Amino acid sequence: MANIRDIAASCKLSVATVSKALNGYSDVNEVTRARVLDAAKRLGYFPNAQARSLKTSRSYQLGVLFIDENNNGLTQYFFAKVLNSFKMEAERLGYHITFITKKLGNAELSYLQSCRHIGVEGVCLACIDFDQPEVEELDNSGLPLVSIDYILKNSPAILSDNRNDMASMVRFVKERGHSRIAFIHGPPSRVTSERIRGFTNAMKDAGISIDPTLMAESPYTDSVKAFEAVTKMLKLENKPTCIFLPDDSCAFGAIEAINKMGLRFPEDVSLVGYDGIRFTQMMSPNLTTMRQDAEAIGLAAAKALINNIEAPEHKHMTPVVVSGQLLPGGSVSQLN
Amino acid sequence: MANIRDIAASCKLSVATVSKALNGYSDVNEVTRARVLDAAKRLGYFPNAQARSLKTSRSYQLGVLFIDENNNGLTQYFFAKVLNSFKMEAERLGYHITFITKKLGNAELSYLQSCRHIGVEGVCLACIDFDQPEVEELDNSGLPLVSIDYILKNSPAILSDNRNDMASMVRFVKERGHSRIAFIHGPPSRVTSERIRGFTNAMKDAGISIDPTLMAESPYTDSVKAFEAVTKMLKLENKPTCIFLPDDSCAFGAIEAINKMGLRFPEDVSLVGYDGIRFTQMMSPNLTTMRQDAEAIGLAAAKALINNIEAPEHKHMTPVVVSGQLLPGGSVSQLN
DNA sequence: CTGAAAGCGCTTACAG
DNA sequence: CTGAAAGCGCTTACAG
Repeated sequence: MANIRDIAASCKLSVATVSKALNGYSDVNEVTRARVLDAAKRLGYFPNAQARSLKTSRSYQLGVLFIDENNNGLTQYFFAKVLNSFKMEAERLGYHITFITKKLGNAELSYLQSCRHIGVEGVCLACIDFDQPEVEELDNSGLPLVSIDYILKNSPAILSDNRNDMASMVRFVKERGHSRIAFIHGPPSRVTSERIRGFTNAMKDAGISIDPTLMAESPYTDSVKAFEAVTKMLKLENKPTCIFLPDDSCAFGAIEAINKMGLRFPEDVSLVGYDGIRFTQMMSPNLTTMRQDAEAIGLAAAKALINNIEAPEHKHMTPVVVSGQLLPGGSVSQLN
Repeated sequence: MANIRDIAASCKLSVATVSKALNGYSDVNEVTRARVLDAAKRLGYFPNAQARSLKTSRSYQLGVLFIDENNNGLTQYFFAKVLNSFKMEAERLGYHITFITKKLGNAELSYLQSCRHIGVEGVCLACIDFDQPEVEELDNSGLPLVSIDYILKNSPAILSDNRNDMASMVRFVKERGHSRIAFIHGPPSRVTSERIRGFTNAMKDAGISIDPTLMAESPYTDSVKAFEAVTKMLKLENKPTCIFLPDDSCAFGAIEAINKMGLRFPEDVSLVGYDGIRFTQMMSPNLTTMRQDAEAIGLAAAKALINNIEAPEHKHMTPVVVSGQLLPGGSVSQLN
């Protein structure tokens, strides 16, 4: 591909002048600039990002960490949408997206090494195990970061409003006459504990005491495990009339469990999900759930990260809280 | 971060020797090499990829084009899995993954320009509009490519065995006693036409003549449109007993349509999907469908691409065809 | 076995 | 307004 020297030769100018013309410096004659721009176009010139980066220490690359231990970050609809929206906003602001990895060929490197190696200017952390020491190393490195649904010490976070969103779902269910409400929640994490807190607070506000037998844990997105957890719940002497699930994907297992038990859905057992994925909205009855605003989350993450790259003197640290949207569905029956 | 000069200073060696020690050249004293490696570790050294790339023209970066016009490539489970598997294999072989984009800040660039700018060594084209002239430009540029479910003139392709897979689904349905079989297929594309060919061939082999009123088009993954298409199909005088859908996602709309018409599923109308996404397998009855081997596709794509980068003299051009796996499901009823 | 030197494609103080 | 020169961090023929 043509480089800056080809343009210089073609225009009989120095590379310095060509560079300045290309980069819009004011101290270059407008006629000269036009000639340069014309030659650049004619020669199909596009700057070599690595050369520029080497000189300016600006790579305009952003790293993303979207893969959890099970390598399935991307295949979760929510994270796919967050990444999509993050990517679009980042590109609009002039940045490319690269995946950060810990294994490269035979080498094992830390997240930080990987970032320095590729030369990303910032990183978005989403679907990963935040408890790794390497995450702390990253957070202490000075490299701008943004995290999603987790709060790091030195970096801004974008958070779903899990606590309040959960509470409003409890109120919704309560208004439909339910009081034996079970909560099958996900494994320990910041998200889970926020949801549990929102649930218990709202139950208390509603004057319903929490029955520990109606609290259980089951992995996110695992429909088979949800089937088992719901089955167990429905074998209780005093069974719930409504079950909150870890997320929407779990609803498939839950419905199955209800059917297998010979109960009617939603007349005998109501269900509530979390996320707002497409599929459970197309079913009938559709699932009552909390639509997470993945677009807003990805967008906010890109904005916060790029702000902290470009204006470190105005480093933005306060978490951005993004509210979800309650999607009322036929999966919650009206009691008496 | 520490650079090669820091190591040189620390070891009182020249940068040349340090570089050679680091890169495993044989003409360096083993004691010296050990000292260098030790210092590198101590200083937290990791090579600057852009500097190396600038000098060697090897970036070890691969571009991916996974976003269609609607910006939803990643959110399709199939493509997310392909990308995931592509990424894992590429990283295992020492390559990073970067998204290629046409818009970067204010600049509009062609795919090729974007690739040259970032300096990727190859590109994987998946969920995009292959008819754009820019794709041809890419294919003619000499940059190594690999395409998924589409055949380019100068590059290897990884293909699902749409034709044969489709045919085996037709045979499956035929064996269950169906002969009024409708096919709601996706919009024109290579994938669609292969599936149509597989369908019509298998019908012919089964001795069933094709009724044009039972052929219709509806977009992939669009459950609402599928609802409409199925409804229309079920209003026919002589309606089908079994309907093939564009893909699994469409099944949600299809089931809805059957229910709304007051028909029973699957007793009155059977359904067949395509893809093998998790959700329709968890439902009951589960969907008869073709599980696409996304992992194998992503893996093969990475292997083919990297082979063509590293061994251009043995350029691999023959398409790799990946068979799917028929998942028999309760969504196809046994007729009499 | 080690090192001095050139150069990858760019940018940027500085001189003129 | 233009250009010569240095340098970003690395690699690699070449000399010794």
